[in-house]
Amino acid sequence: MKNYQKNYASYLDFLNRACPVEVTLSVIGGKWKGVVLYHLQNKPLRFNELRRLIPDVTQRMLTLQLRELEEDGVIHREVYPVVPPKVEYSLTPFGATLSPIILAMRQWGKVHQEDIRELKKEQLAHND
Amino acid sequence: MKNYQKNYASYLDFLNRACPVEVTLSVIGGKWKGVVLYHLQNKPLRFNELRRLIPDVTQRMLTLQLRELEEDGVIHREVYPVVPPKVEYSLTPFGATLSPIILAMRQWGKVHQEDIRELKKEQLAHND
DNA sequence: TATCACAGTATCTTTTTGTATACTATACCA
DNA sequence: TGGTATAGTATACAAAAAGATACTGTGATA
Repeated sequence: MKNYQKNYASYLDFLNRACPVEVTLSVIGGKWKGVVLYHLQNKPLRFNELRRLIPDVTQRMLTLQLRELEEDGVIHREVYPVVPPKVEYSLTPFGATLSPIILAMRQWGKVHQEDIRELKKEQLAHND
Repeated sequence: MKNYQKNYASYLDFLNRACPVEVTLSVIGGKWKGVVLYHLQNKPLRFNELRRLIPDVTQRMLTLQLRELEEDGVIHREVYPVVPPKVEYSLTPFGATLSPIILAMRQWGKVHQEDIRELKKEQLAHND
């Protein structure tokens, strides 16, 4: 999805013509948003806890994705004024309504991870 | 997700360390894949039918996304040797297993489309 | 005294995505 | 004869997203 974060007017335009699936993807469609929300299902997490859970994400991208999720009202950012800094991210009640989607994605991934591995192994062998 | 379409070896690496949600996103995480799969839920569609249903996608991007979905075994591409050309895209049985996710996304979008519109209207007003 | 953890910024480069345009072959329609 | 529809491919280019790396301040730890 286009980044409408700083262009609310055109995002409103988009919302008017988009189909329901596109609306949902405009909220959770970011590259790392699904995984972030998955890890926040059970409990709040600190910034570096999320980083360790998602080793492939860079610090910058994690920051950006968290900011967008916050702006969309999906997560809450709580800053504790201590040293060293402590910032906790948690699902809002609104964000919790996304859980059925996230859990469906986890379920599908669990069930089909092996199938995909086999398919890709075949395709790898076939390409030599 | 990274484009692993032409690099099966590193995709296999990825599959080994990824969490289930990441696995799922590696299949449906493309920018237009969710919407494409949504429209294919009920019946097969021709290339230009999909284009008309998703006005914002360009011919090139639609082609690319369909090719990736096909390579992942999610959709089937049936070419009819007629003039003018006719090509039909349909869900494979494997692709149909993604339906719970797609339908959960549609459901959420339907229910919350208005909430999001209101939120963005507020944010728009606040930014003037 | 030097290093670590935390939660980020700032800057730059690369990759991916998107746009625009032209082009293909063939049959049908006016 | 010229235009339309189909399902693309090819090419060049622009814009957006992602990635890599360096840097910040503070207090506790070694």
